[in-house]
Amino acid sequence: MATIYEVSSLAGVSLATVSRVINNNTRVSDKTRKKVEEAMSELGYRPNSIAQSLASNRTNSVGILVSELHGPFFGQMMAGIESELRAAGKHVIITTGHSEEDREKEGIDFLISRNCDALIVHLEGLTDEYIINLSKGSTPIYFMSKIIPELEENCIYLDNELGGYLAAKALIDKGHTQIAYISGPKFKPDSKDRLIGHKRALSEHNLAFNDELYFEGDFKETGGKAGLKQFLTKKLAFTALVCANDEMASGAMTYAREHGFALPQDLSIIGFDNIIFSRHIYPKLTTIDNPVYDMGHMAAKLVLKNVYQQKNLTINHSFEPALINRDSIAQL
Amino acid sequence: MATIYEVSSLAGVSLATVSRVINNNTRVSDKTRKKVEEAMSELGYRPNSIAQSLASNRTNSVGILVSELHGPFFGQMMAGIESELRAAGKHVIITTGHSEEDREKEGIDFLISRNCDALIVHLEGLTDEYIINLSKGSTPIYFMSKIIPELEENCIYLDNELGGYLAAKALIDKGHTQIAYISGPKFKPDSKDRLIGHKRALSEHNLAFNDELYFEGDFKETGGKAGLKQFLTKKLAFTALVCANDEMASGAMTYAREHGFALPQDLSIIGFDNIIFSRHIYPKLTTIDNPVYDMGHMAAKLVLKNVYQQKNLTINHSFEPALINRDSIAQL
DNA sequence: ATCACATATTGTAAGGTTAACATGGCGACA
DNA sequence: TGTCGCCATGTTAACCTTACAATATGTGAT
Repeated sequence: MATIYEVSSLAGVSLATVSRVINNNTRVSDKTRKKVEEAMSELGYRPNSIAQSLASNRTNSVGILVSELHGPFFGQMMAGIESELRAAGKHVIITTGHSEEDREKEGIDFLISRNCDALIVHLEGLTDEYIINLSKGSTPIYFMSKIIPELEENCIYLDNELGGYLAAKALIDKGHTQIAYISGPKFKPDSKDRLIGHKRALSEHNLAFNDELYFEGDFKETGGKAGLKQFLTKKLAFTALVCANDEMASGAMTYAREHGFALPQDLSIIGFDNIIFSRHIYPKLTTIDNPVYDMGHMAAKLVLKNVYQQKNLTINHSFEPALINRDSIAQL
Repeated sequence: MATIYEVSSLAGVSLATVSRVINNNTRVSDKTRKKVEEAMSELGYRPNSIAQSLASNRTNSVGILVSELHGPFFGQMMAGIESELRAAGKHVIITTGHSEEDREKEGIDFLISRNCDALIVHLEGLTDEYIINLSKGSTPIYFMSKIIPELEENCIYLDNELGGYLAAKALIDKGHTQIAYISGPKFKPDSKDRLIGHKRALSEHNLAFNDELYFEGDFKETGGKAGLKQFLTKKLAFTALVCANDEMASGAMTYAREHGFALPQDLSIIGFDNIIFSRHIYPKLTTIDNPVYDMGHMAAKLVLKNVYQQKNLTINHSFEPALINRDSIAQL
C-alpha cells in the first residue's frame, strides 16, 4: 500500500502538503494540488485511517450503549442512529448495559477506552449523579430517551407526560371511566411522567384516579400479567387498562384471554411505545407511538453537529408521542 | 497521559522492553519486568490503543453486517456475537446491508476500510461468486446462516432441511394430510432446503406434495397474507399451513382471522425461526427454533480462534433446529 | 530601485506503539 | 582462551496530522 510519503516524493512536495490536499482544510496552490492529486491517483493511494486517527486524535467512531441488542425498541433506536452516522462516514461501536448499574459503567468504560469520539447511551441503571460526573470527562456523552436537567443540551427525550395523557384520553373518548393503570418501575422518570399525564387527562374529564386500580409493573410481560391478576383478584370494576408499555400490554392480554375475557369487548387495553410486534398481536394493539427511530436520527445529528462540526443542522431535543389507533379499545 | 517513552525512561530501559512487558510475548528478565511494572503503575500509564493498532496492524474490532438492525432475528444474532467478543475485549462495528446487493457491497467496503480484523456477515443479496472473490482479500470473512461449499470452514449454518422436515412432521403427527406451504424466495438456499425437508417428510409418510398448495412468499408478513389469499381464492381444501418463517405465519394468521377462521381449529399454522414475538401472537405460534443466538456465539468463537489465535475453542459449523410446541396446531 | 512588512504557501518535526532486525554479554565447550 | 550460540535488551522504521517555522511572493513607501 502506498503511503503519504511516496505520494509526497512523487509529487515533489512535503508530507504536510499532501495531507493538506487530502483534508483540504488549508489553502494549497492549484498547481501544487494538481500535482499531488495526480501522484495520489497514480499510486492508488488510500490514507491509512488508523494513522489518521492517531495523528488527529479522532477515531470517527461513535460508541452506542443500549440495554439489549435484541428487542424492538433498541433495534429501532440503533437503526436510527446508525443510518445517520453511516451516511456521514462515521461508524458505530455497539455494546450493552443490560439495564444494570455495574454493566452500564463497564460498557461506558469499554467504549471510552476504545477512543470513541462521542457516546450515545441509553441508561437505565446509573444514577444522575454518576452521569453528571461522567459528562465532565473528555468524551462527550449524549443521552437517549432521558432528560437530565443539568445536561438538557445533551439529551434527546420524549414528552412522556403527553403520551400518558393521550393514552388516557383515547380511552375516555371511547366512553371509559373506570380505568386501571399498570405503570413501569416508579424510580424511572418515564414511568412517573406517563402517570402524571394520565392523571391530568383524568382530572380534565372530572374522573378520579383510583389507587386500587394502580399497579407498579416492570415494563416486561410479567408486569402486565401480575398487574391484571391483582386487579382481578381484588374483584375491582374496570372496563379499560392502560399499560405503560407494549410488553406489559401483551402480557396483560395473554392473561386476560387465559381468564376468559373476550378482547376488546370485555376489556380495552392500550399500550405505549408502538413496538413492531404491537401490530401483530391480537387484537392489534392500540398504543402510543414512541418515535424512537427518529430520536435515534436526532441523537446522531446532535453528535454530527457538536462533535464533528457539521454546523447547519437543526436539533430537536424533545419529541412528541402520538396515538396509534388499532383494535384493542372498544367503544362503550 | 503518560506515554511508553516516559515509562521507559523512568524504568531505565528501552521502549521495546516496556512494550514487551505490556504484551508479554517475549522473555523479559524478572528484574527488568518488575522495574517496568513499577514505573507503569507510578505513572498511571495506559497504552494508547490507537497507536497500538497502528503499529500492530490490528484494531481489535470485528465488523458485523446484518440486513437490518431492528427485527428479532438480527437482534438475537448480534447479541450472540457481541457478548462473546466483548468478553474477549474486542469490539463490534455494526452496519447494515438491507438485503440488497449494492448496499451489501457498500457495507462490506465500509467495514474493510475501517480496518476490521475480521468480518462476520449475513448476506442475502450478493452472489456466491462475488463472495468467493471477496474472501480472497486480506480481511478474513465469516458467514452467518449461510453455507458456501467452497468456504465451508468460514460458514455457520442451520440444517434447514431438517427444520423443514420437523415442521411438516409436527403437522403430520397431529393427523394433518392436506398441507399448504408458503416458502421464502426461491433463490434463497434457506427457502429451498426447508422445502426439500418438507417434501421428505411428506414422502416418508406417503403423502403427495400438491403444487396447487404451494406459494412463493417473501419472508415478510405480506407473503403470508398473499399466499393464504391465493389458496382461499382457489377454494382448495387444506387443514394446515406451513410458513417458511414466523413473519409470514403471523401475516397468514391475521389474514385467516380477518376471513373468519377460528385458530387453530379451522386452520393449523406452523412457522419457522422462533423469533421472540412468536410467543406473543395469538394463538401462540408453534414453530421451529432457529438457534441464531448460539450461532452468533459460535461465529464469534470462530473469529477468536482463527483471527485472534485463541486455540482451545471447539467449533461447530452446523446447527440443528428444533420443534417448539405451542398452540397453533390443532389435533385432527 | 530598495527596503520593510504582510500574506500566502510550503516545510519540519513530534507524537505512541510494535516488530523486525541489531547489538551486547555471558556461559559452554573445545 | 577463543568462538559459537543464546538470551536479554536496544534501535529504528512505519503510519498521518498539526502546530509552528520557514520561505516565497506581493505591496507600498521612500
